[in-house]
Amino acid sequence: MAGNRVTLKDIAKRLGLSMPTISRALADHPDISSATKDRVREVAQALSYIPNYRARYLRAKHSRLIALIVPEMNMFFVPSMITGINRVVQQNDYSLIVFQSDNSIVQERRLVEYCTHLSADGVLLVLSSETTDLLHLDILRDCSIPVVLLDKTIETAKHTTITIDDQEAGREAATYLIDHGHTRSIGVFGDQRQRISSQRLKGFRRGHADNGIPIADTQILRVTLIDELEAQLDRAFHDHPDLTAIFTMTDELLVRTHYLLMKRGIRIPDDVSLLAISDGEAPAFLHPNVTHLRHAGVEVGERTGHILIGMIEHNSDAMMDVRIRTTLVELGSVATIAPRTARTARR
Amino acid sequence: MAGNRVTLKDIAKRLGLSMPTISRALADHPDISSATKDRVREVAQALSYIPNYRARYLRAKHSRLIALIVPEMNMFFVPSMITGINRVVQQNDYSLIVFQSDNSIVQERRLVEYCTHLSADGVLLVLSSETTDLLHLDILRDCSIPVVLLDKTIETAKHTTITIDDQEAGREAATYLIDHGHTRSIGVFGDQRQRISSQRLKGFRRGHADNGIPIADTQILRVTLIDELEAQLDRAFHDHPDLTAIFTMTDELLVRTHYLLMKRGIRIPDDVSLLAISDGEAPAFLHPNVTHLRHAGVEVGERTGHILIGMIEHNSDAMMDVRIRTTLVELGSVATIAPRTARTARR
DNA sequence: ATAAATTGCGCAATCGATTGCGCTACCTGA
DNA sequence: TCAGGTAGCGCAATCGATTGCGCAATTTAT
Repeated sequence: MAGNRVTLKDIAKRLGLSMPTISRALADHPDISSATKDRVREVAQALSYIPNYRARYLRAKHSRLIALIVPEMNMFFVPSMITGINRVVQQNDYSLIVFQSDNSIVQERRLVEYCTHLSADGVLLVLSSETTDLLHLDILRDCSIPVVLLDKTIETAKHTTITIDDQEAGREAATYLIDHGHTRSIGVFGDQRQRISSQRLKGFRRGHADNGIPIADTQILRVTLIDELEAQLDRAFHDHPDLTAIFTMTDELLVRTHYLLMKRGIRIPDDVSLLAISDGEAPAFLHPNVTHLRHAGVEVGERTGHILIGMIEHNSDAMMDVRIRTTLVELGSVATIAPRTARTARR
Repeated sequence: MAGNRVTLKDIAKRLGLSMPTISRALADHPDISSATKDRVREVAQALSYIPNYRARYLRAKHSRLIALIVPEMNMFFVPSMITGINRVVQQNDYSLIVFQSDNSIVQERRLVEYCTHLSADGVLLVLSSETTDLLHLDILRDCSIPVVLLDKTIETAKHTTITIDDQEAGREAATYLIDHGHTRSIGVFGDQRQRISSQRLKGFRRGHADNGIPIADTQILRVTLIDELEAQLDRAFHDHPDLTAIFTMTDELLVRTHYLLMKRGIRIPDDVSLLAISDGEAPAFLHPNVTHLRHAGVEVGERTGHILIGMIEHNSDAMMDVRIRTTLVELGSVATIAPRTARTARR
């Protein structure tokens, strides 16, 4: 129950002036004499006047508000992405509002609708894992609120999308391993209903194919729930006693995989090499460190921010599909082994 | 530039009715015949009418908006805390807006002010590391917007505060180590200007004192920048060759310390025992796992949410100081050693 | 000295939704 | 048949800030 705040009327009454005059004085309008402006400012200060943005923006068509909806505040990636977005948003005098959908499509719908209530000028959306279509975004179109999908998306031809180049990253990972002599690798992937997972897998497969290295389906782990990882990894080790390398497509999968390897006393990279796609935090504090394709959240955030603000300010609805490239960071977790001599690892 | 949206007037015109009638029809007011209600709803649906909350809440004194300001989207703790807050907030039909101050007092001030512009019904604030006084919160008082400080705060007599019982956690950590025979431990603490750090340190000291175990100042590491940790740890090992245990007061310090120990080939817990205060994620994926005093972000978030909403709805400004207790989670990183027989560790 | 220009400010409408009050039918009962 | 009741809806004010226009007082130009 916010108490009654000081309004323009209060200041006006106090000075024997009219509301419009107060408004213009505070806005430094040329029509108002500087003497009056000073008096108004003084009283406004004294009464600690706070403009009511609800009223102000009732007439304006914009709100300088940008909404970000994420499925969850993931430990990895999301925090740094938010930092990146925030930087750009603030530089451009917007404010960022962050909502969490808890990976629920119902919540996501609710929040998208709420963005229209807020009259957000733009929406950034990381899709929940339950989202399979984008009909709930039509409402944003109706309100001509631009929207940018990022990171986790589904295939779409109608919305601007910013992702890392998932397929390319998967391909690079495979190539990197193969170049280092690993012809029998395991790939650990997430839920295949997510584009991020299917694309990275596709690239991983293509990387093998391009290099003429066969890869069996048993070499691909599809981990929907993180708890399944241990059993699947066990099975992979059993099916492929000659495996020399493991690739994990995200940080979540990396830290668990790393843990399970250590727990089994498997040495990295002497026994098994490890490669990941990561935002770079975990690979640095896990021991041994992990070579990874770096996927900087801050950069994704900044580029996304710029693009959305561009769409807002130039009123453009041109559809874009931006793919951000990853950077290889070598931290020694991938051994170079002689081809055809698996299990004879050396540094 | 959000395009012109459908308003009540549009619906009214279409049906030859007045705005108030449309408003009441959509609000299911008894004055309106159900036949009319049906027609109105139909047209509203067809035109995909979206109420303008700015206008709606211009008269109402509330917004059902709760703002959370955090210094940064920390990997650990903050995400789970947000999840907890979000849960309670949504259950009570409020919406949560998250802002990030980037650990800047200037930003923090800006954001607090922005909360008044938004007419937030309540504010949750995790102080930035630069914040040394709370004068910038007066503006919230002026607007009678209740505020709750959590996690990172400074000493204050005027605001409701929710923290874990930092001092008690520090004391428990010390006692736990001592009970397991560790009489020469190192404590790794953060920036002493933060209450969270000074309190945990105070408790750690008290725990030693209560048990009659002396603790030298060289056994206390004060890590302001994470990069200083390695040098300080080196020095501690040099100064105390007989140390048997290390305690880290946060997850950030834990993962780095854990890494440095592993890098040096120090075995946990055979060579050195490790104990932390943590939200529980990192201790589970680090190998070996780490025994810790669990400090669940979700719980902190939920309690905080309930308290703030209570303050909003009962218009109460009673000052509270809630301390949440930690839970011991034993994961085997602390060995039991015979007192006076340091360096002869056994499990 | 008088017309013209400028300065400084107020009136009233506006944004979109809500609400107290009043008005017009139609309906009921005696 | 006519007073009184009720159902169903509209008028106008309101929330707080903004803005086009107009108007009076003062200054400038001729």
